Amino acid sequence: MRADARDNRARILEAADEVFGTGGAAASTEEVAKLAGVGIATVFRHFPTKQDLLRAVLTARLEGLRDRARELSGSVEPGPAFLDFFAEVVDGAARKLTIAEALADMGDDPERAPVRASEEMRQAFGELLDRAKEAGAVRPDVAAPEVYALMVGVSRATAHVPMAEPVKRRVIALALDGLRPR
Amino acid sequence: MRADARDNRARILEAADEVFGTGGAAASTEEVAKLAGVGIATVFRHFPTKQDLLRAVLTARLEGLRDRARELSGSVEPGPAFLDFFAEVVDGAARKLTIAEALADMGDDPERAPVRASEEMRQAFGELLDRAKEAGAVRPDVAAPEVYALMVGVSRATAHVPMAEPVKRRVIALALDGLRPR
DNA sequence: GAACATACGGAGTCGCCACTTCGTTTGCAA
DNA sequence: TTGCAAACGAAGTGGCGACTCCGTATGTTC
Repeated sequence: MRADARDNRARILEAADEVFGTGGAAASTEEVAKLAGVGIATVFRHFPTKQDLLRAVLTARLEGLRDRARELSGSVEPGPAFLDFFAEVVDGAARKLTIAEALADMGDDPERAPVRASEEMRQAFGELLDRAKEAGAVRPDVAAPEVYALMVGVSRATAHVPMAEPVKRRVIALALDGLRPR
Repeated sequence: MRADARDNRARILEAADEVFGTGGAAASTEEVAKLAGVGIATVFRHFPTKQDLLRAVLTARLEGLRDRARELSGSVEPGPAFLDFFAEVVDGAARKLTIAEALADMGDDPERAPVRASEEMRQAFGELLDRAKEAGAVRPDVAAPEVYALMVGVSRATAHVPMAEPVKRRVIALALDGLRPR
């Protein structure tokens, strides 16, 4: 692979993240090309379809989250590690969700598309949760699916509804309160 | 206003709810016309813009929720009334959210569009919450905005992510647990 | 039941956007 | 430095979907 091609590919991915993360499915591929500083044909050469491009962006994001979860899983105390991860996901969710939804809007099963990254991310999340339960920071009778769903839900809520920062923090706190042992 | 015009208007609204609720922003106005059994021009005569149509549908839904909240507020015990409303909103959320998001995708401030209905709905929700707090069913230190956001969040989570019914119920229970007095 | 405004339907129009084509440029290997 | 495959950009192309035009039909009024 030629060096300029690799550079362009990276720049396109970055630009796509920005453009689709902000403008959602509505944004055009041409905008991505312009922001990346390449011709539109170059975008389509690297990602034959708009869907392919969206999938690539989403995959990159999921891999980032997966890595973060693994990192937290290995380093810190289980309780705070889990809570931090939850809060971080919610904080950075707006763009990722916009992209995931754009993908879903195109009739692309959002959980299906970047399968591997999504799977590994959930896996890492599950381990984080298990460790937090063992450490007594989270009640033992909850399972990963519903906790994951709650996290996604809070993410969606804070991402879409314009919301003052303090309110946002209280929503997160409220959700986490339901997870504490009682 | 002629009788057939009024009938058609109602049928169009109904069809639009169905079509947009299922297919999201992607769905075309022509589909709505077909389902309503009218020509496309008729749709545009009643709702000059696709946005107008979406707004009308969303307004109708919000008014329905507002009425339900008021009804519960007057009739049942405060605690169960609040919990029921929360669960009902989450259950019926998929379509409403799809529409609200479609509207947002068009650059239409979703909280701004059907202002009155949205405002009244929040109001009714706030009263429901206050009564539940007074009755001791909900912890007194939470405010309406974050609880509302939490409800929206859980709605979004269960609406978008395909989820088995028991998981869905556990998510709701989990969210409500954070609201109980401790 | 006639007259007319009101409302209707379907065949356009227009613009936008995903994707293609093709002549030109450029990195890289010998 | 030269040759050429690999890559590039800009100007298409095709289709779809929001919205319009206009000739026809129908509810309503007297």
